[in-house]
Amino acid sequence: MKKSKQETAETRERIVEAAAAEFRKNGIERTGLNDLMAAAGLTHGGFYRHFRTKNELVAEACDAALRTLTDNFVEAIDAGGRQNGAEIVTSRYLSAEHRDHPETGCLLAANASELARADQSTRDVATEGFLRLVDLIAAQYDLRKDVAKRRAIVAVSTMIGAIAISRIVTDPELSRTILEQAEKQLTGA
Amino acid sequence: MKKSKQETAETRERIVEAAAAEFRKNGIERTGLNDLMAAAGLTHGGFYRHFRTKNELVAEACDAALRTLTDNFVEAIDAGGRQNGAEIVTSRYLSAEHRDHPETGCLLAANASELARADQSTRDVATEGFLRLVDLIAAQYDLRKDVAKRRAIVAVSTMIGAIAISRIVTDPELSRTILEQAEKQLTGA
DNA sequence: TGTACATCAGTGAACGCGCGTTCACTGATGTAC
DNA sequence: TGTACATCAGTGAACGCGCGTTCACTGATGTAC
Repeated sequence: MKKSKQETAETRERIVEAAAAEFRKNGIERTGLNDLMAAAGLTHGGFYRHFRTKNELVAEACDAALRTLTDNFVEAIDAGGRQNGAEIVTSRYLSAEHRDHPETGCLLAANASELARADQSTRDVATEGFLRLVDLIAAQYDLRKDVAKRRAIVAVSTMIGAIAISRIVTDPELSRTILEQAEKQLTGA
Repeated sequence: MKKSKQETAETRERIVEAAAAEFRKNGIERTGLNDLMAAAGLTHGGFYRHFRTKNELVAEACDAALRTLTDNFVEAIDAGGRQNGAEIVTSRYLSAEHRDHPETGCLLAANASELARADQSTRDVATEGFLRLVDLIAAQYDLRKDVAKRRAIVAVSTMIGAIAISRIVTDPELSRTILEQAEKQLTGA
């Protein structure tokens, strides 16, 4: 059953995309290779034709998730015309839509505590993703570059914290308030 | 080997405290009952004399962790005299000391993504802990009560996000900057 | 261009391991008289 | 107060289960001539 090079590459891509979604939805540790390969339409045994270990896939899937996120934000800013870029990103990030769909959202918010305990290469990838998000937002501010970056670091931290907490909290009203107030503060002042 | 009522209560307490530390240090899912009971100086079989399931302990340990945290902050504020209470809490929360010692720190930051996927009772406990932290900080602000609460919600979200990210990031300089800038913004303005 | 053979993507069974949970047992504690 | 018995905290072996990983096998693809 050997597959063509193109098919092989497509399969690998499918596994990475499935992992990027499943990890954000159910957590990295809770997602077994069995579920993952099934989600990609394969049986689990074939996994090791594409990756040496689960951790190797974890790093790659985290990278893919974070790249898609920033790409989407760049698109949204471009499509937003003369509307303030920072506000576009902030209101998208802090939306109920994002809170309710971790599988297509920000990995840093969806897997924060898991990432802190992940291996070096995954944390490297997460660090780079965080910095891309920071730089993207800093570029939207009308401020000196270093000032903008410092401010963006705090803005991104606030967004990640707010979404993470809004998903923990069992009171829907409180959850709404967290997102609303975080957005208000980040787009005001 | 039946133990006296007092000994039994002390043992239960020891298990909860060990769990509160281990969960924050290594994560809830990664902490097995075996490790946990060993940390409490017992063998794993006795666990079910104290708790019906692991999840029951999880909820109780999370509650204990969050209560200790707010209690410590209340103490610190009291000991701080006329020094601004919000600044005391903020600078403690956003310290390198806190970042490097999750086992005695804030559960919400140390287990953010796990808590979002935890069962109802654990999330209830986390919600209450979050609100206690918010109310504690809101009480330090010289603002109308509802305004203070809204502001405190964002402040706590920022603190949680900043500590969580500072633990993920592999660049020590960046990690320092995240905490420093978050503190600067929360204590300024 | 056609043929023979090596490659290797994917299958499905099997592996050892650690998990949460159960259970028979032990023996000190608490209780009833 | 002393004795007899029931209770139950803690032990340690065992349970089924799902995990990440390995492996023999299959058969279409890619390559060498």
